[in-house]
Amino acid sequence: MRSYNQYCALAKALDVVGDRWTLLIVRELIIQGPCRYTDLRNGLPGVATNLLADRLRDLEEVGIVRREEAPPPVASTLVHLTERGRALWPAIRELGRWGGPLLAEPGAGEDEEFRTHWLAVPTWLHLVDRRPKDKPIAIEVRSGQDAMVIETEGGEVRTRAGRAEAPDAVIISPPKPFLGLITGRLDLAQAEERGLRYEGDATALTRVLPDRAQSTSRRTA
Amino acid sequence: MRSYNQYCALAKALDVVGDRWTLLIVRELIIQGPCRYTDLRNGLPGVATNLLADRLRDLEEVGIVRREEAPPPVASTLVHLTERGRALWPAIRELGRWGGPLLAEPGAGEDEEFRTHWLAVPTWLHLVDRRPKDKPIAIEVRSGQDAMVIETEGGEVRTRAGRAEAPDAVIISPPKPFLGLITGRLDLAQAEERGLRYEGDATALTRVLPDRAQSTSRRTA
DNA sequence: CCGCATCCGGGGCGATACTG
DNA sequence: CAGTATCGCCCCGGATGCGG
Repeated sequence: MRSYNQYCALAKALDVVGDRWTLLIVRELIIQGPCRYTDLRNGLPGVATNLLADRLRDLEEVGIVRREEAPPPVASTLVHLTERGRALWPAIRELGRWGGPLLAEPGAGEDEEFRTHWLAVPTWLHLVDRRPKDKPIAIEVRSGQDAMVIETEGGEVRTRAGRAEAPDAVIISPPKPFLGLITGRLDLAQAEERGLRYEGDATALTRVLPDRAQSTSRRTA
Repeated sequence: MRSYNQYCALAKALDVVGDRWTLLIVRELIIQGPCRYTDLRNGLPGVATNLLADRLRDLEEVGIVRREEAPPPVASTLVHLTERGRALWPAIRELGRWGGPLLAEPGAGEDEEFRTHWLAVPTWLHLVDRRPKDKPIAIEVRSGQDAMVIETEGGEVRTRAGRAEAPDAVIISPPKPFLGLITGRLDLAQAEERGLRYEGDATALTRVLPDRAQSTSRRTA
């Protein structure tokens, strides 16, 4: 991106990460961890391959990512975030928080690309461990073709891309009712009416859901 | 901006505020408050006039700003942030925090545009009121052609564009030593060696400076 | 002077094809 | 798998014009 040529912290930040696709690339690396080029392409539907290559070069130059050759069994170059790159997390988190309500708007999600692991940030924002002393749990979420895991660890809730080894529950749902549930706009019964399904331990779900999602929704029955 | 067409909170946010100049316009409205078109132009050196007009239209459409005719003494249309627009503050704050270190890099600030009120965010990030029970103070800062005010109020430090009525101190300084002082990289004596000057009550300054800026710098004397 | 609209040149971006 | 090459479009930047 052309520089704004302003001696201002925000303008300088946007000089570096204001280019199209740049913050979305960082999003992928934050959620997925170290990625191959192809992993990034899969997580960034719509990006032109030359643009992705250009951006990775730029991001490496400014010290946000680093490329490393993975050892023999993998034999592939992996893109890592540097410490400076991970420092973008608060900015991405707050931009995502601001954008969250747009996902609930009518028409949002129609004819749009989707990956389950994109739910990791909003999920992390809204869930809490209501029984931090109980033994840790893991919940697998399948909303698109890929999967995401919600884990409790030391009273904190963590989310990440991928599958769980032995999940206490598995949620299979279109993105909207799942988001309605975790943001508290819907309770579990209402989310199920809208297409959310789960298998396994229901108490694992209620353990991490916010207050407003706890009701059994007799009012709508 | 063209939509990313992704059902993802970050992508949706960038669909709305990812266009060039958009977040800088919001920056101006956050720091300066309601602005005339010309105020925005002054605070956004380098912007093309048509782009500014386009962006204001876009921002109005998505509900981030609102235009209002000011009553007769002013007789001008003022651009306000809506509640949804003010909600961008955390994202702008964190992007600015991330970009802050770039202002200290060698060469930064040379041949770049500058406005004193751009220091409002970094100043707010770093200063604290170390004597919240004492009576409130105001410090005026003049670094470019315009001015900025640091005020204590109820134990909080506030910053805003403009001049103070009866400041307890006035700082006149190039931006870099001022930033060095408030971030704690320089103490007062070191900042003065690099061009910072002040008039008025020195204790007003030390009241709001962070720990590391408190030393009298005998080590460099 | 304020608040734009219009015009034009350049380059960032998007889509696809191709390669080691 | 990990990119490069090419091409067309449209966003953006800069200048100018213009009504209130």
